[in-house]
Amino acid sequence: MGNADLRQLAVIEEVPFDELEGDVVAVDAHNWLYKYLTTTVQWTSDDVYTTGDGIEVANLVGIVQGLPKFFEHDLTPVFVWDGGVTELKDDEVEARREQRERYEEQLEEAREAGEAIEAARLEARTQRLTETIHETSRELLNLLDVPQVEAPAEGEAQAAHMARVDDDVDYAGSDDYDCLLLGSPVTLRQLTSKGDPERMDFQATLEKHDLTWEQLVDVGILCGTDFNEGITGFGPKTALKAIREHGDLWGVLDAEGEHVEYADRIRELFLNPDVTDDYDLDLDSSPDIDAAREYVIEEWEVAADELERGFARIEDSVVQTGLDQWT
DNA sequence: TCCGGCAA
DNA sequence: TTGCCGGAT
Repeated sequence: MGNADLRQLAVIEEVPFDELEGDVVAVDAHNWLYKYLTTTVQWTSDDVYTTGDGIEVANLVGIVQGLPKFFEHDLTPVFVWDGGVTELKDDEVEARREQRERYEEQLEEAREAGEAIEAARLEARTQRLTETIHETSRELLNLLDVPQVEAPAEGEAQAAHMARVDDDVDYAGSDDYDCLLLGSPVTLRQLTSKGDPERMDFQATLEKHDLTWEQLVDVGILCGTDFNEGITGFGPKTALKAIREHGDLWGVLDAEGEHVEYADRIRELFLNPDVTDDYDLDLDSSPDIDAAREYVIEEWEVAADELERGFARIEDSVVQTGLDQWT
């Protein structure tokens, strides 16, 4: 049952970080942050990132430790946030309440429309990324002058869209194989791990298996996606063969006497997701590192020693790229 | 979440 | 080839 089945079909190769110099990647913020959240929580004592009020801001530690990787390789990140999560307004409480109500309405609407799958997924994502985490992350990224985009729905879909149509954006950044189904021309994976990233190539994948985008999505649905279980007995090989033979998902389902709940809706989630072109990117970054330090350490009482290395790396890389312009 | 081993 | 389980992370 799974998304990882796509890995066996996808054209993926390791790419040295150096080759990404000067490029721009639209990062699925939730996917990226979650990796750092789990490692921070796992390896760091919780008093480091918990304020006197008991608010946990491990995300700030994660960001400070994760961002240098981008800066050091002159790879510009654009953080793309999931929609359905609140923005900090003047009256915080009021804004939160309104947002929650709007979100409840969305859930209700989604359910009424028989789109329980989509609702469930938004719900799962929103639960993990709390409002505090979202707000404080945005603020810290603002201080560090990292461009950010608010997706109308899923950050992943928005990132893939930007990689597809925005000339300034070269890649989507996410570990999720869904990016392939979303048509991201090139997806960078493993931006959070030690070694070099992987690049996943959409066109090359289609050509390798002689598939259209729609057919690739259908193969994915047969194997199973985040929105459906997949058909028993169908892995990547069998699904590929079946789609070739019958042309599309409906052909296969008819031939097998199988049914996928909301199949047409799931297809649309990949082929025509809810995304926007209404955003501005200022890619000339001039981070205010002192302000960022102050924000994290003083405002959120995060222990300084845990962060100093990260800030130092950011500082060094900013100086470095500054010098590069003269060489 | 990812990977290897293993049964069917 | 698929699906499941255990172990490492």
